[in-house]
Amino acid sequence: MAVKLKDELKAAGRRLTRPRQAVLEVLEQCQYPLTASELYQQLQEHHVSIDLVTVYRTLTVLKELGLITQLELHQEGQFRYEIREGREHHHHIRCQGCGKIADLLLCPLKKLTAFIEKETRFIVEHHSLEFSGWCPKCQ
Amino acid sequence: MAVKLKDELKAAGRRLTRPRQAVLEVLEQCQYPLTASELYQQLQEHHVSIDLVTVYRTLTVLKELGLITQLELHQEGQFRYEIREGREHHHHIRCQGCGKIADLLLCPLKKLTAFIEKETRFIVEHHSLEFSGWCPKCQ
DNA sequence: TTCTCAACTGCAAGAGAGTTGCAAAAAGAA
DNA sequence: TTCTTTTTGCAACTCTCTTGCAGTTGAGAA
Repeated sequence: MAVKLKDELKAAGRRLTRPRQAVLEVLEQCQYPLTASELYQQLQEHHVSIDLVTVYRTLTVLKELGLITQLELHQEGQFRYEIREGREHHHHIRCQGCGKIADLLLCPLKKLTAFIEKETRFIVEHHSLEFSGWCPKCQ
Repeated sequence: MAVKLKDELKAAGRRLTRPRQAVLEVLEQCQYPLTASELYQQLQEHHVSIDLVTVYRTLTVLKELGLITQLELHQEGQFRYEIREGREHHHHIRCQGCGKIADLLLCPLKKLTAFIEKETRFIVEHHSLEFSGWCPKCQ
């Protein structure tokens, strides 16, 4: 991934830096999408000293390069980020008790998107589909 | 609606006040979900003087009473509110150009919810499904 | 109608997520 | 190593939403 990161950055006239590598590494190793401040905490735990502002700016860059995806879970009121590499388009479910987030490796919206485009005459570019409820432990 | 509002408030040990009526009236007349500050602006345009803090508190109360629904549109980063009375469960599409929001009077998720519950062993309580794209004028 | 008191409101201040400006630091090409 | 340009850290700021508190008001009781 580090090589890919360097190439993508170079192609966009940008530089490979320690913060950018570190942010991408944390996201690569994490099994669920992180908020900016969770990411910042994890970096501190790994003794990587990066300002929170730099985390935000780095996330913006990685998003622009298409290496990560920005998403919002149901009623959380903040953004989360996850790595894109090697992952199919998918959705999430979040536990209202413990906050656990699980992937849903499905998307039933292809046909629906075509239908919506026909009905509304919008051109659909994105959709977000997130579930919330109670995980087995919190039920 | 005013009668219903009064009854609901009374049942919850709360009072019918001018701000609560005014907020509900604006939401009733609006064809799309409003943010707190849009609501505040519309109230000012109608020469109803209510503090923004009161708007937020009123929205919380109306939500608790089940008279309005709180929702988040794709990547907007703030909440919107819409009246619930007489409206089926539905979703939205928002134009990335002009911000226009249209209702989608459909929900394809009943079967999917059952499937997700079986697969993940979560109990699903809510879902959010929002689309964004380009409306006919902005294409 | 007036009284009474808990519920409500407005103001000021604060919390949390995310952004911007700027000077200092560092990447990387020459 | 030097030089130019990008990037970073710090401070300060914006925006959405919340909290504390003193003064106001709705509505049941007298």
